[in-house]
Amino acid sequence: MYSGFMSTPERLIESTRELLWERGYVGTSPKAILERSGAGQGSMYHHFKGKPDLALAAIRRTAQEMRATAEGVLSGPGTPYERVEAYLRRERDVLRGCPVGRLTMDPDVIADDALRAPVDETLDWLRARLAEIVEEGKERGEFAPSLDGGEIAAAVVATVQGGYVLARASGSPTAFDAAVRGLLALLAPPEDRTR
Amino acid sequence: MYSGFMSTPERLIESTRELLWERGYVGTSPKAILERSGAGQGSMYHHFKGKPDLALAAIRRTAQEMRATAEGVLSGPGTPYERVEAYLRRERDVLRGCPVGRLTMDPDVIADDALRAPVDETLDWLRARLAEIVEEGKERGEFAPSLDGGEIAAAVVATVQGGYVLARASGSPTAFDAAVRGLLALLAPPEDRTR
DNA sequence: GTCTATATCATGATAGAC
DNA sequence: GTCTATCATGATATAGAC
Repeated sequence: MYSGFMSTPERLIESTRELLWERGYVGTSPKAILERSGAGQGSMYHHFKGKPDLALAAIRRTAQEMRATAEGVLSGPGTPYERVEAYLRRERDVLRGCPVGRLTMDPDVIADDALRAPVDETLDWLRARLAEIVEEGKERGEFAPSLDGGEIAAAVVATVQGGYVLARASGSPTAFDAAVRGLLALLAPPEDRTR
Repeated sequence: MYSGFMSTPERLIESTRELLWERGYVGTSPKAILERSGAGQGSMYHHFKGKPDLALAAIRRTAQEMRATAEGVLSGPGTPYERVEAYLRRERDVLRGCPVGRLTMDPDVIADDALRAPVDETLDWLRARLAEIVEEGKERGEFAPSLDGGEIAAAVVATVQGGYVLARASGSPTAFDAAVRGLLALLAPPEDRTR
């Protein structure tokens, strides 16, 4: 429960963000949000129209945060390969899963265009950003010219999202790390390889 | 709702399988199962101890079915690369997601070892099976000797699982297909590549 | 802005008649 | 084996006092 250094709407949004990450939209009740935030029933319905409205605020903020984190790594120093590698190896709380990607398994999020939009836009932006970097790598001769930047970017994002699935299934980050190493081995510039 | 050619327990399990796929464990209520199966409250609690018990039967069957489908493709004809490709390109109802993988985003499944076990075992079996095939491909010179079969297998499974996430986020199978093509391009034997 | 009271329906299950 | 009743609790709000 958040102590008193945040405004009530702020505490409601942050509590909702945590619960959406832990339990998803379907698994998160207004009551749980109230308990975690320390706010009362009346406050919540004063500041937000209801569960979907509060969830939308929470999802937008989480999506924005994920984008900022990714951009921080992707616009960092290094060659294109190194930046993709930095993204893939970035420190993650693997067993918690992706706070954005997990929402795609939530039927009520997928059924509501307003809730799905921030999820879609964020993953789409990430793919486009990685695609640019791969194209840049092709120009530098770091990636084969035959590769399609958009396809490689999709494979990179999918490996991360799927890595979470494997890790959570087994209860250990090991499989996530294995998938990342496998993809990086396939992406490695020719001079780094035995082949 | 299932018509009368199945026994009541059978209809309960099949209805539960569908609902778990569509809405997950947290999002599936006994009431919804009863409505879809056409069974009454009493029947359900006669044949199963409760929701977790019924879900376990449903999950086990879904896991078994997924394994059989995958083995069908992976033990088929062709070189190792071709069999991995056949697995990746296999026809899928992409927007529905993976009936096994999606359960990893369900907090109540992950929290219950009995419910998680079939999920874990199935994905683990799949990885091990793919790893064998990659190792076989290395012996044949189809894959680089530097590659680790287990890591490539993890990347393959993760790409599929993550492909579902991308597809569901965007409401279109396009991104799933892109991720698969990207991974296949990286996996392609040297003689098929420009590099 | 926050609080308590109230309302309606769903959840997940038990009891006991048939 | 199946049915209907019943139950305690939770989900998701609205109303209105303060």
